[in-house]
Amino acid sequence: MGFLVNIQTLLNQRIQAAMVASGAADDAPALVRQSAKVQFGDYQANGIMGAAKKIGTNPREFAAKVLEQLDLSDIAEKVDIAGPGFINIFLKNEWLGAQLGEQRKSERLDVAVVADPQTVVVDYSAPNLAKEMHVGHLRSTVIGDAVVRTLEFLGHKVVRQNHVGDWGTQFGMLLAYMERLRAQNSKISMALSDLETFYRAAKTCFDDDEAFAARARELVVALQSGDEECLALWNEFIDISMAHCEETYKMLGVSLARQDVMPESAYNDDLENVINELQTQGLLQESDGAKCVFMEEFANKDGEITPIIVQKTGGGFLYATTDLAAVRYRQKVLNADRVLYFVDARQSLHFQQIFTLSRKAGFVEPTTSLEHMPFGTVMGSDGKPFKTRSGGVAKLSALLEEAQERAFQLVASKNPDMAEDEQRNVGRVVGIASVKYADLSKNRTSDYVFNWDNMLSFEGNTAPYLLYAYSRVASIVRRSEIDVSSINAPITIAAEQERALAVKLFQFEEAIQQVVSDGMPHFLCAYLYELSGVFMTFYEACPILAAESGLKESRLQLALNTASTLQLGLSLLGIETLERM
RNA sequence: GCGCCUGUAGCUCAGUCGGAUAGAGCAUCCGCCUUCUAAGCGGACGGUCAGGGGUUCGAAUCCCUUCAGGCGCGCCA
Repeated sequence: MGFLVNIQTLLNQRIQAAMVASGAADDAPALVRQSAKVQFGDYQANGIMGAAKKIGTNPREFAAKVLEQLDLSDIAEKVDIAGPGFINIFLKNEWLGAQLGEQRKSERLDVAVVADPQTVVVDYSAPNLAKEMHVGHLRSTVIGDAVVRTLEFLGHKVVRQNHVGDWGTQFGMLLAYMERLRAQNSKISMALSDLETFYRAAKTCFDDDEAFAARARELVVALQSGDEECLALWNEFIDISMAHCEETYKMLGVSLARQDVMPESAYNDDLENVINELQTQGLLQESDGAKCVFMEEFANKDGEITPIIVQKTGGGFLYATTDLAAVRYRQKVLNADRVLYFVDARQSLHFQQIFTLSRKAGFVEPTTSLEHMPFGTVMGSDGKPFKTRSGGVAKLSALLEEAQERAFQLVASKNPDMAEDEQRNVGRVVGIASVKYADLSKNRTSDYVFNWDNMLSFEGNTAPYLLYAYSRVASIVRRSEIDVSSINAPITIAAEQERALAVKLFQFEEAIQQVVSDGMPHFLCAYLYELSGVFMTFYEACPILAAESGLKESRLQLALNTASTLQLGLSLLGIETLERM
């Protein structure tokens, strides 16, 4: 039998029970955390002081009473009271070794599947199909995908929703330009092979040519009223643009597929219903000809309310309307328990409004959780939003090409003896991993600086460092010439470097729990970086292949568990590993 | 004007939701390759956690306030 729960949860449960038995309130938390310093053991319980205060006793005396009720002799070597009333827990080496053996037999490294799986709808990536994907789409796409993979791994039912922008006034301009090209007998598919150029050309016509602009506006109306020719043209455009996105997803290693696309236009027929529903409920108010909802939650001190406009003067709908329809769909059709929106932080007011209104209007069950997972902007080294050298918006595909090329140059210089096709492949994996990891490893909510040298460095919390750590283990396994699946020797923990590695290996589950609860993959990145560091230290201090029989098998298993954990962890982040680099 | 976010070492970033002496990497300096990949490891240096109040056994973390920066705020998405 493996872990039922991770160590932290296990200790929490046991210590809390002991606290209650010693007279603490039923809900007094044990607050077990990884210890801040080695002298404080492996885990520390911080809840004693607070609980003692509540029942009016001396914290250290209370801690002593708790210890009398607490039996951790099966897993802990030593349990101490320290400082004002901390409990320090030192895990037992024998127990660590035995548990590691169990972990190695499990394909999922003993990480439990959640007991109560949820249906989690995740809205991420959502590029605007009018243009090509650019660097601004990186964060939503990469972070969303990592969270999706982690949720699925833990056993939740995930429904990906790629809420692509395929509707709106700008499409009139694009369709008008397609019409013009067609009239000139130009190949439309050729022109659309570079969407960025196409968009700029259309925009130039729109700005400079009055007749063109008028035609563009006509086409918007025609499109929205379902004109067949117009729709055919639009479909052609969308198809090509979507194919561009899919190419980028493939290069990036993102799990989004065509079936995950639920575009804005899919809600068109439901927008009228949303308005009617709001009307029926008396939530709607007309203001300057537009239909709005005024909610007191969004009033300032003077009572002035920032409304949501759901229908323009003249009848047009807005993205708020679409988002409301999407909430309804996600609740009523997809049966979401939780909906996560990986969308730019600048839209946080918008989402607060949508969420508040959705609750008021009963579009979601009270128990359904709607969570905006905002993220900051990617900045250049000048501290301003990231641009190309020429000052334009960086196309994502071009950025990824550059990453692969830079990584290839690096590999070729460090490892000139490797065959070129392998260097290319290493360059591809390292390049893509570096871009993704640089993004994933930073706290989601803050802006971050895009810097080639930092992300491609082999030092520090970077993808190349992690991939290198993994390839070192792979190299040892190759050289050992042992059929690793047949190893059955016990794992013995003696050296401090072995011990540090063993403890760290158990904390994988704690890291991925944080990823799903907060939608923040950087917790997993930090964990994998620490694991790699602890492994490197172990690797330097503890010879594996040269060790005596028995010890060799024991250490080899520690290395194998490290490899499995790195590979699984990186795969949850959407990052490939390399056996050689 | 109102609201949201951010401010931690020279630089890039963490800080497990109120816990013990605030941590990494880069840069700088000093060590370690006849032994499993030195793309590595060990060590040193470096801090008024933007400033000021408050809450309490305890605050980078919570509250108030000032300053600096970013972003939003009725018919774009």
